[in-house]
Amino acid sequence: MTTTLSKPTVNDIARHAGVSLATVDRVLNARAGVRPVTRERVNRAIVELGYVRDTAAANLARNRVYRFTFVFPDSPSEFYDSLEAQIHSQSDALSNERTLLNIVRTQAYDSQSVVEALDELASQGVDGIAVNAPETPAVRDAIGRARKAGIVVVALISDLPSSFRDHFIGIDNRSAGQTAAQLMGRFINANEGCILFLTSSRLARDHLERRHGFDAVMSARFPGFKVLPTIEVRDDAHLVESILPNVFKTWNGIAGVYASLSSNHGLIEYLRQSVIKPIVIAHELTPASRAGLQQGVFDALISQDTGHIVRSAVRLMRTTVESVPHNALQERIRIEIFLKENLPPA
Amino acid sequence: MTTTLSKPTVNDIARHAGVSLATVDRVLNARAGVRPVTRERVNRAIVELGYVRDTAAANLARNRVYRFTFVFPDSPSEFYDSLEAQIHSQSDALSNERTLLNIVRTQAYDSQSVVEALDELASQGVDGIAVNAPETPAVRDAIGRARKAGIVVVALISDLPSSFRDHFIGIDNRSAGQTAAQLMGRFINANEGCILFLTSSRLARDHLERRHGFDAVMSARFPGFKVLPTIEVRDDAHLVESILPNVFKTWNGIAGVYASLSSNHGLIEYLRQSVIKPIVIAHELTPASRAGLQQGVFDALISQDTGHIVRSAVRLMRTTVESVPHNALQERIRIEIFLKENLPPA
DNA sequence: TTGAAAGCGGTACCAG
DNA sequence: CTGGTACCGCTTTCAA
Repeated sequence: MTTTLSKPTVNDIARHAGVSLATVDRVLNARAGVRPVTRERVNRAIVELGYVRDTAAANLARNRVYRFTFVFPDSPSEFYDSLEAQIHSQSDALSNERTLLNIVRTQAYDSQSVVEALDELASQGVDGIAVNAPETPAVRDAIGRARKAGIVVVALISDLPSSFRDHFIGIDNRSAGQTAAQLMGRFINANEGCILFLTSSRLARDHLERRHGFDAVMSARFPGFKVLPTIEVRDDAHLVESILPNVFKTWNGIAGVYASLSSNHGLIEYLRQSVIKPIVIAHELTPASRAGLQQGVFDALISQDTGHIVRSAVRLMRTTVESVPHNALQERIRIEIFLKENLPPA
Repeated sequence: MTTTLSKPTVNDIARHAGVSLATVDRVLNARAGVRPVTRERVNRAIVELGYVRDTAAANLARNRVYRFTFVFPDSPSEFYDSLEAQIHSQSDALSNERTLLNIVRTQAYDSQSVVEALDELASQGVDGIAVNAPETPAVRDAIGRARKAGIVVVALISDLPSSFRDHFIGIDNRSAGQTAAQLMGRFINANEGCILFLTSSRLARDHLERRHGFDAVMSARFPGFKVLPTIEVRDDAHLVESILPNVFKTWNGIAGVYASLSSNHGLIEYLRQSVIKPIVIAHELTPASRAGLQQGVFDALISQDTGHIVRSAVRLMRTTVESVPHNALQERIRIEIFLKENLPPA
């Protein structure tokens, strides 16, 4: 077990290499103006003593402030609201660690609005951007410009092709869809029926991936069921409530509903007064969905922890800016399953 | 959104209050030797300027090293092994943050061994102990002695009455049992049958709580099932394998198995060759249980993230020692549910 | 190309 | 009781 006490410091390196503090610092930070020989001597000392920099002291001396901005849609969604709440609540503690958080909410379903936000941030010169946006060419180009300007860009919740971002922070949505299907198939007490698939946006990659995963498991493991074509409802509660009656009328025998939405209000309202009680699996733990689960309108929730997402995004932007390694396991966002029984206290 | 740049420092306080740095430090750290009037003046300055101490700088100046020790049983358990692995893997990064981790594995099911470990640590003078132990009077007294010696003690995985420890890091085991029951009842395609309940130790509080939660939900929601008396197997793979054949012979119609074990090897071995294929819900994600889930021997896993547990324990011991607040939400260990589909990549 | 020295935000010793 | 000051580990002018 670890037991060493005093780690070597820059002073030790300097002494060991027979140079000054300033020179050690130069090679440590890869600054120019050091003869190759000297550099070599210092590097040898670093290795021999097993030096590892004290980042806390470094940041203190540097008096550096990190500015990170979260960019995500302004749609009326409890999930995004929870994300925003988390950012707010964490920004206090982080401001004491030289890290400033900001939020930009973009026009929902409008990639031009994302582009403007990114370009604006690039010109302001933030250090990192965590963005949730559709995968359009315009967005991709704006991200490219930001990255060219030296800004770290991480994808939030919905992935972006890896060549366009430094990290992805979110769940594996295909697995999430598969998980929902497995629960659905097991929870329904029948071997056949129709399953309704609702989504906020047919464009967003995360929703698409869920559908693929869901279909794969349903057809392989529960072939008696028919998953109906995706219905897009754009997080509009009224839209949901007006569409659903017709849907349930058109397809009789709806045994299950898989709701890949970021706002569940409309669905809950409809189900509360519906006489048909299908098995319902929804996404994201929010006050509304929690109530839905507790009241038995929902049977299970697939979720991702917004607090964890925000912490991971910040850590990842930080380590990327500082170009130090990160702990991949800690940053992996879990696909959480909630039943009424394992709901965390509110 | 947050946007302020420069926080007030001790220098600002000193100037504002018209005293020296040393005096500010005295009141900040509640050291003696300051006239009430002066103290009052400094406190007012602190409030007025909204000062909040930079702990990184403080630790640097103090050159303080935190010594924390994890104490848990030495039983042949994949779960405890995973805990140990996490401690090892995190101790590297932490040693760069002035935090040293140690491990003491006690004789399994022997509270005297725990007592000796605690007393030894108290005499060595560590800063914090994270302990997993049965709730016996001797253990309770040893914890009391350690705390009296100024050591922060947190309970790990299995709770200890709140008056005996500073924090509990682990899941709500009653809820975990309820969750298992809900899944069990839903997954079994029948309305009646026997359910087997296996446990490592009938003494440990966590296992007891699971049983209570499990029974509550089974009898309320799935009354057709009979949950058999608890069978204690002490994490002994051979014991499990030798007992189970008889159990399955004695009780015909075993529809489900709830395994509250910290080592699943024996159970998996038995089930692999068994002709009866009950629904099986087990605890903890380990290489063995992962394989069990993937091969269909297990239907679901209830788990707690050992990485998270270690990080939380360290943060909690640290904040308690420093007497600064912690983020309760971040420290809440989740009751995770794993199906084959949402298993994280190995 | 190199080094001396000041300073980041705090802490702690010593003198008065 | 209070203040002066060196120092924690590292960075960053400014001169040499």
